[in-house]
Amino acid sequence: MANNTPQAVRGTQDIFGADAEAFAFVVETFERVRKLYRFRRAEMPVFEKTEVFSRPLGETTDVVAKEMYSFEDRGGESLTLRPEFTAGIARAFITDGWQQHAPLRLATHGPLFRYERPQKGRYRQFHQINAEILGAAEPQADVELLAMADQLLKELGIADGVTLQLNTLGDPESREAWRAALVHYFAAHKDALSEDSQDRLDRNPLRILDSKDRGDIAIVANAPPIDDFLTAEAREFFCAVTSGLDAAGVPWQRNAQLVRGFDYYRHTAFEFVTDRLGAQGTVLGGGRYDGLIETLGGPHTPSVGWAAGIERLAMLVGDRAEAGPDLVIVVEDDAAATFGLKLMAIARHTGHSTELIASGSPRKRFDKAKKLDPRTIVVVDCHDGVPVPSFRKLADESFELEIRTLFEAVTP
RNA sequence: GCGAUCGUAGCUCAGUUGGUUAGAGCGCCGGUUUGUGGUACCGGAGGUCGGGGGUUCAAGACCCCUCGAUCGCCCCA
Repeated sequence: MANNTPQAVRGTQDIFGADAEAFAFVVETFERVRKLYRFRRAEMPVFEKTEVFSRPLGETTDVVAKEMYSFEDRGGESLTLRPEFTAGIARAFITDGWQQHAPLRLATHGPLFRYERPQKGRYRQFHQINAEILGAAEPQADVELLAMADQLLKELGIADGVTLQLNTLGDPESREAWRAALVHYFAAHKDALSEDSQDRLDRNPLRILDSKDRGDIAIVANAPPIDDFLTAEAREFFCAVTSGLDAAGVPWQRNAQLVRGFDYYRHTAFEFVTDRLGAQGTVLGGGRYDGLIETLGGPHTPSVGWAAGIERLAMLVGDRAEAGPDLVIVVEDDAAATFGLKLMAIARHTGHSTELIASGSPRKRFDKAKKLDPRTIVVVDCHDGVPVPSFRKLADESFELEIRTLFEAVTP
């Protein structure tokens, strides 16, 4: 192996073959389903001014300090490779005057970048599909968005073993009261908490709720639930979401421990979770982010969205074989090579995927053709110096006949 | 940032308690057989054993460092 070849950057992937087919299947299915739900397609920049991502998060968080791919351009401006879609879309909503389209349903997909240690289903350049409804305060928006996610997973054939976990974080008033009660409760049990969770108590107390530490889990079980702190409006909103899901036939499971780390999240939070992907069990996640667009200097714009990692979905989808060609043309005599090319051009122009085999040992060309698993094979040989096509009987006789008819009029 | 496991041919892997010129299967290339065919056989190309240093008469194997991969922790917008 050449030892002076540059290596691929850590956490990047070269996706090929069956993996690439599974990836494409996920994207194609998403594109089909989003049209059913009337989501409009958007193409967004891969990088933005750093502020677009850092401002909603708060400047000091780990996420901003350590997890973003930020760099200065030649003008000295700090730019960042997008670590998520939502912030860029929110920026565009403001700067491009998309208020006029509200409520706006948007779908997009593409690469995202986070500076993290790679592990199963986690990469530094990874890919997501993404759906948002901007400027919609009604719980019906949450329901539709979730229904779309549910249908997507079904059409991908991976809904089995995946459950929708649902929670509410309430409105800001509910959320603050709950947060205060949690801090109070965890502070009283501080000595029993794991070291990590003692840290979280200062930094991000809600995160103690999804600690993986056994001791923490026991303490969390008795923590005050959000339900005790919901305002009447917040309770009503959540009820509307759950009854809407029931009406739409979307099964869900309450997970009162499910939280979001950032303050702009309100009301609905959800994750579709599987037990088949090790530590990275979330297959699709999202929530309502009524506060986000304001933090970027826009008008109050209640919105809700989700994103899903294409790699993780592709892993669940499993290997997908690349389809064989319609036709393989085998040139057994090199003198017939040009005629083979002519036939191939005609076949392709009439919409048949076609490969030509005209190199290597002539004896082994037919075997190569068989291995491609085509619908039919045409062998081109020379009789008295004249190229002659002959047709090989495979299972698909009607298709063979179609090709035979197509080639009959062709002369060398 | 931390931890565990692992790096031998294009791919999947063998390689005994350290012991001559490092192996297999698949794939690739060529030949023989078959001759309406996916078979079988023969041959060939391809490896400074991830890299560097050390121990030893002798290292793919043992020790240290380093790079990379995988899985997990932290984090998760």
